[in-house]
Amino acid sequence: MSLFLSSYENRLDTKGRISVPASFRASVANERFSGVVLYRSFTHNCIEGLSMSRMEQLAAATDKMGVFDSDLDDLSAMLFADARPLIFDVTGRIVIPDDLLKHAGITDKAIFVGRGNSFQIWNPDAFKKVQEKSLDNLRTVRPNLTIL
Amino acid sequence: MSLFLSSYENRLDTKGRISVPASFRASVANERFSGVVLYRSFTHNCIEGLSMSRMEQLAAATDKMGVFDSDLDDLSAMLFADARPLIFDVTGRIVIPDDLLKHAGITDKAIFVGRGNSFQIWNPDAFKKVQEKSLDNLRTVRPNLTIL
DNA sequence: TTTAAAACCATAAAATACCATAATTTAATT
DNA sequence: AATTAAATTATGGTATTTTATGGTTTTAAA
Repeated sequence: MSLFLSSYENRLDTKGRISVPASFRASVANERFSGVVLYRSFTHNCIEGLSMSRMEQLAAATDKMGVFDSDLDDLSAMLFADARPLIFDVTGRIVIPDDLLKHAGITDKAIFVGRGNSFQIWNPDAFKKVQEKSLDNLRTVRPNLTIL
Repeated sequence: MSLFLSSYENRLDTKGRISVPASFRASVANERFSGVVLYRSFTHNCIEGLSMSRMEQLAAATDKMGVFDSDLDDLSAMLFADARPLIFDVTGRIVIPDDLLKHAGITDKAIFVGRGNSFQIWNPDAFKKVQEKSLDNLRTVRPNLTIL
């Protein structure tokens, strides 16, 4: 699976359909499940997205840790209970469930944001705000942080 | 992946296409992804460039750190959200997205500047200025700094 | 039978592939 | 070292494909 990179703003139609960016679709091509898994972010007002293979990877990981870490157990339980598998239609669209849209404050437009091995879906305005904030933080609080 | 070295000034055509210097292309040859990843520099008015393998390396690293370093998390989030994977066409060109060009003040010409494991793309005039400035700085402020 | 969901069809705009040529670099030959 | 030939690289323009998005019809479910 290749990385989810860049950001793409798309429109929801009257039936709640929205195109998953072609580049994100390409990231999960060649996988058994032709679609993505969405769930409500625990920390932000946005939707989290994964490939199914990543979900399975996660299941395997929690399986190992398993009984020893109850917090992790809670987390993964949450995750699996909340997760929505959504298959692409022929043109690459999905219908995002209402409760997810509500959680992210999305109505007519949404921005798909790459996060490497996962992605997020935001209300475009809300995303712009948090993005500016974290850029600010990076520049002022940690001007010398470098990993490149 | 071999190093990005030297500087090359090339021209943009009307559609924003520009040849990636052959030597830079050679640096990422033999990689699965035949292209580069660009993003807006956090600190300068220029475009940063990486190979995809380096990007994947980064994803793996942040994956491990996970929740433990929130600043690093911010940084990688910024990076993945902003990163543009761009595939070479048959003649070795890419189309640099408008917002990147704008950020770097690039219109008709651009200079590719090697930085070892990464590279930068500048407006040629802007680069000349900062280059002179940093040479100046090296001479006066740190006359004895040496790694060679 | 009313509603919701899935499959199907159509199109404008944007992105990408394709073809042709000019310029430059490298190699070969004198 | 100079000259020519060959190969590579950079650049310009056009054609084709992909993508996002809208609408309609069919199927399934409540």
